[in-house]
Amino acid sequence: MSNAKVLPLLEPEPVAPCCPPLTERPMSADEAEVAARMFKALGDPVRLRLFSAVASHEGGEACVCDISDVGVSQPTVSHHLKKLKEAGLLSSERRGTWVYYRVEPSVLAAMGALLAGAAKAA
Amino acid sequence: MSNAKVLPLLEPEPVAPCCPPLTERPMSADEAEVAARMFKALGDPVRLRLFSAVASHEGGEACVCDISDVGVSQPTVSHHLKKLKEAGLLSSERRGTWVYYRVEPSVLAAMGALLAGAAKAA
DNA sequence: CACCTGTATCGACAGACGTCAACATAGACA
DNA sequence: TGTCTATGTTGACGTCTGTCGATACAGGTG
Repeated sequence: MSNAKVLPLLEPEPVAPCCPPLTERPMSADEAEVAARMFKALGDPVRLRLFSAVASHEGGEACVCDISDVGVSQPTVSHHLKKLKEAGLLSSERRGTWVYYRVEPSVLAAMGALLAGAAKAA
Repeated sequence: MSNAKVLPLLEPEPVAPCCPPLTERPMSADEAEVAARMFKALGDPVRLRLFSAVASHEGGEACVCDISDVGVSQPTVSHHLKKLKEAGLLSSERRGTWVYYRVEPSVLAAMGALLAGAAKAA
């Protein structure tokens, strides 16, 4: 195995059925469980910076060495990238010496839609 | 005092300057700190359900008694609502016997914009 | 092969977090 | 005033989380 299927829930269907627009109706316990997992992944400053660094990097992907300047140790960086990967927000691929991470667009689209709806409501 | 200024940062400016579109450039440590606080608030299943319940309720606001059926004790509900309030996602107002919570649209708009940009990038 | 660099894993630790029971407070009403 | 309901606060408990140093693994280079 390589970098595949860390979070099986996210592979077959791109989180589309995970969450209603958040203002449409109260979320069920299961829906909340899935959605909260994604928000939680972005709920840490270091992870958010790492994610932003990958997302803003040329081509939407970046080598770890390009983004690991966030003020924590290398094991901590690795740990956070793993968390982001498990949440389905990033995917990784080894190319020679370096490992490249890239953003997973479908999951983000789902989260964005969730919040965009909520903003319109009130 | 009543329900005012739990998070002073969010009062004067509606979090608009808090975050660049997340794909534009790597977030700074300070930006990440502010943004992560909001994501973290939605990173718990119970909080997400409470928030969704408020957001989807008629008029964008709800009494605690209407939304407290999420499977945890009353103190826990109160605790989570406080967290959401501190994160700037909800505001509360007492009207007679009941306390009403309502969604804070500006903050959500900022978060939605953050993610929508990221989804388009990759 | 040995050695070096880049990245992941392990083990440990302090601090944060979610949860509850008990208690406190606010308002309505008699 | 007293009592009842609705909500918030406190204190305690176990668990999760972020962090690091030490170590292991992968791949390139000599």
